[in-house]
Amino acid sequence: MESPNLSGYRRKAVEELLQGRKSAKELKDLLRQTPGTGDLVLVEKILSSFANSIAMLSSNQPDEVSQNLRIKSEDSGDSIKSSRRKDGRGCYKRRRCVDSWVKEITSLIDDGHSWRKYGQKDILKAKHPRSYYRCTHKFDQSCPATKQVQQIEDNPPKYRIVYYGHHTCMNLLNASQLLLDSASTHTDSSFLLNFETGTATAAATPAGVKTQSPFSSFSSVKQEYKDNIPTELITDQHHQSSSTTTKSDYLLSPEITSGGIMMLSSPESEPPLDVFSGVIDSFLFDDVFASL
DNA sequence: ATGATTTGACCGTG
DNA sequence: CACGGTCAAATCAT
Repeated sequence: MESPNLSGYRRKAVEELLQGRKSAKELKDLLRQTPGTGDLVLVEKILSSFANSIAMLSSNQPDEVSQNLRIKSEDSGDSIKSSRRKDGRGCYKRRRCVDSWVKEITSLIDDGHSWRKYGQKDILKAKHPRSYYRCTHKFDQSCPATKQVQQIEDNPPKYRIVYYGHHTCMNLLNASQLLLDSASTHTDSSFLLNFETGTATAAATPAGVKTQSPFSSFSSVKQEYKDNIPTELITDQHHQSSSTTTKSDYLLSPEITSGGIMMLSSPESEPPLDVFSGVIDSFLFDDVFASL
């Protein structure tokens, strides 16, 4: 795939980070063996930071994802020209000048983020309405991420989810839980298993609500997913609607998993997950490193 | 009481 | 003007 070669300093940086990550892991193991001596969550956060950094340095091209499509990317941000409305309504942009990527899934799964529905529309020629979601932290953390969910097939049900923008919000609570969870199984579990486990705990679960399934926890998008049994993803198509994409955008964004790192071990598709660091285990990063 | 969802109106684009 | 994305008041859920 991508990244013909990273420049020397990046390679060095990754090398350095891998070293740090290794140490952090050792510390984690140590703490696990002697409970009460420290905060595992903290270590997981550290690991997460390492992983994020490594991933950012390692990820390159938007088009490293073979399945990338270009969303009818008309404009790149200037269609929102002139007439900005002054107050309240109408001040939104219709076209996104941000990255977008599509997933088609057979069941609505938790992607690890908390979403808030802000609209629903009947779409022309579509059997099912389209739901619009924005990140719960849109206002408190100015997180620009949004997504659209629409059922495109009946039976078996199939949903298309279009993600727009990258999460800039910190979901550390979820993250650490996720990491802890994956840590407990990380020795022998498969990549997928890790991933699912991580996703499972990514959102705060109201006690007693649809447990069992690793994907059972939905903090905010409840009705949307309530009676779906999480299964697998079918496709994952990335879009780059704008040339303004910057690598730094990948921090804590879902596509880093599906478009970047994830691709290393799973050319298929994976649900987006911002806090992938603890989920993607060492072998993955070793792969990354090996490809440098 | 607070936060999430629903739903019709509003608005920009084509 | 139709369409689709967003807003925000009303409503619902916790």
